[in-house]
Amino acid sequence: MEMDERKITILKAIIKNYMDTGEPVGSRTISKYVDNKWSSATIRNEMSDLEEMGYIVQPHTSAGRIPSDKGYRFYVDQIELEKDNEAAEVQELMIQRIDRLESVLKKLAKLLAHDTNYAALISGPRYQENKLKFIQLSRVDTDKMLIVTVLEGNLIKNAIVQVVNMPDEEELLNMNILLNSNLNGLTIEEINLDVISRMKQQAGSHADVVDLVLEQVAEVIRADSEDLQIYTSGATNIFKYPELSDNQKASELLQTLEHTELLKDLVDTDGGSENGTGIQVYIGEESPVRAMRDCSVVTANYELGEGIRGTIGIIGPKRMDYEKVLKTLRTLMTQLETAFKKEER
Amino acid sequence: MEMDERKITILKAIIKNYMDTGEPVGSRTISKYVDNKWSSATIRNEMSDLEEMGYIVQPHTSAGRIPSDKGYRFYVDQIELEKDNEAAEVQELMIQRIDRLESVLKKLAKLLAHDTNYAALISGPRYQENKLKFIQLSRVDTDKMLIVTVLEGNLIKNAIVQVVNMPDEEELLNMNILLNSNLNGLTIEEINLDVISRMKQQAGSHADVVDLVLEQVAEVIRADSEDLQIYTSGATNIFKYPELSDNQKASELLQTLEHTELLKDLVDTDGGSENGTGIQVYIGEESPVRAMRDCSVVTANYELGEGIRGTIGIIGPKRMDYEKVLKTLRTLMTQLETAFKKEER
DNA sequence: ATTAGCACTCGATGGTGATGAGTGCTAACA
DNA sequence: TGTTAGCACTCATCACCATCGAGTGCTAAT
Repeated sequence: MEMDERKITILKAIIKNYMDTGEPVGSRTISKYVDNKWSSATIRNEMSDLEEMGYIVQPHTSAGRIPSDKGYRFYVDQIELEKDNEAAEVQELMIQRIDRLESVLKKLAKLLAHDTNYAALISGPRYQENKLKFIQLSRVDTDKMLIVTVLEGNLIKNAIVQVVNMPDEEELLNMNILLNSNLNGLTIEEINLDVISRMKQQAGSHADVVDLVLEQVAEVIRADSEDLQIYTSGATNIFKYPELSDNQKASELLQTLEHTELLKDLVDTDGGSENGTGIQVYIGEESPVRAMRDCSVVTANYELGEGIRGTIGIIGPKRMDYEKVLKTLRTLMTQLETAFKKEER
Repeated sequence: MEMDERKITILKAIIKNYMDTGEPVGSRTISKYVDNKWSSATIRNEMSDLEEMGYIVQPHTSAGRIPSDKGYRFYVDQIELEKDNEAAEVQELMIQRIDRLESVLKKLAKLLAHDTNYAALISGPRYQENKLKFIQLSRVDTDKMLIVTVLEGNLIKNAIVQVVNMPDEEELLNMNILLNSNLNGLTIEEINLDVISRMKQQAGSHADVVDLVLEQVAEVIRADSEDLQIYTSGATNIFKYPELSDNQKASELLQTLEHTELLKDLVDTDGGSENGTGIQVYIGEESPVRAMRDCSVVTANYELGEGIRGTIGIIGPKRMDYEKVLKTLRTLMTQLETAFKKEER
């Protein structure tokens, strides 16, 4: 048996109805939905076929049908084919200053969750090749030194450390020149013993400061690649969908969203340029995160040049409005990348 | 009627039992609890009295009793009187480097939530008098400048801004000296037109840079005093307590915990040195946050010198283990303040 | 190929009675 | 006078059952 035009229409009608109501949808509903073009009996026959083919299921005899994972998958693939002709009407973002990308991302997640009524997830950028761009030492107290480290991609980190033998202003200036001339443009792997010993030699009596700085640099780069930042927002939106909000499921899902380390699998997907846009749709069991087997997850990877990559995701019920979500994410990607490139230029 | 020794014992027994089970507790249970020192009938009479006095309530006839807000209040006040003789066994904290207070606070909240099985809340420090301590300009690109601002209390903020007319190295050095000599030690209120025009005059051809810096400084200080940082952790712990986890309540509570602006009232309590330690216990309706009328909230204010203040809080069911929570918070305060003072010294 | 009609299924709803934990009250007791 | 045994009473919970109706599958007519 194969999908003819009518089956597709009916399947779509079922999915659309189920999206709205969240209730199993019966043959008469569909019959009315298509303006009685076909009678409920005809629909019933078709639905029987569709069920046999695995696109829809019956929660129990004498209930209507709901889409199966396979059904959603079909639907989503259809949308992907049709793509968008009309421009999506996502509200203009207030991405003005990217200087604090982190805070922009947080706001973005909040906005996204609010707009869609689903939960949003956003991973801070992974700086793939952490090249040092700039290091600055400053004295901020008699015995305290501020180390500012700027990485390629304008990721800034600071630390205040204690120094026993504080260099004076001029020495500090020299140290800065020394550090920058030796380290700039290097990745952490390229900072080897050779470089280190050379610097220490040049630093003379302040070799200990070199140690402090290197320790700090290592810390910065490690911290950033190890604990991947993931922000979530609108987690409690799941209470808007009865099929997700029974205690068992809600609890599990919310816990997963709270312990962001469990979400790694969602944002780990490298590249993912499968279908050009880097957008992926996980339906039910397809999701790499166990707690989301009753949800659908849509993720999109953004790339802001310089190997700075992250992921934005939407988590909602399987009956989420895929069309809207896909559109929103697509335009968001564009806006984000444009805004950043503009800034970068 | 007044509280005699026996009534107190029974009230405590009721509360203790209810804490464990979360079920209404009956007279026989209590009778067994006190090794049949009194019969269930006697207990019943006393319970009847306690109910009349408002310390306990019956959810319905023929159910046991549960403590009322007033009952909990009595219990908590008792604990406060007894205080702790034994040292609390909170696990030693890994507060090593305070240079990134924010991340320490987040970890602390997580730890606290995990240890207590309640939800934890922690507000980032409010820097009361934002004095500028240090400003540093650096060139990081042909047309981009890094502005690092350090406030009293070692709060560090950075920004990268575009500059049309980039000063050369020497001019930059002069600008740094200029800015620091003019601005250091000033609060934002003290930066008036007089100071600004003087600086601009001294800056000569780079007066525009002064504007950029001032804008940035204003931004930094404003951002920090306006959007008070509040982190929560372990919000989903509330699912461990049946009386909080019916959908209605859980949803409301979790939403409140997610929208941290709603928690302002909990951390706003200035000073709060009422009982020496700055610890406050809100039971049920006492709470300033509406969504928490079925919970108890314990907050403690920390102060890390220099007017740097924040709040740590625990949110749990009314039947929370007040003794443990109070102890934990007390030792935590001590540890935090000690650790910070040590670092500061 | 489509549709009207009908018997059938089964979850949801609501009512009923049994169960038992727990109470209040009374009377007996120390 | 304070304590306790005993008993009638209350009421949430649970299992059981009948009813209802949305929705199906199947058959026969169009």
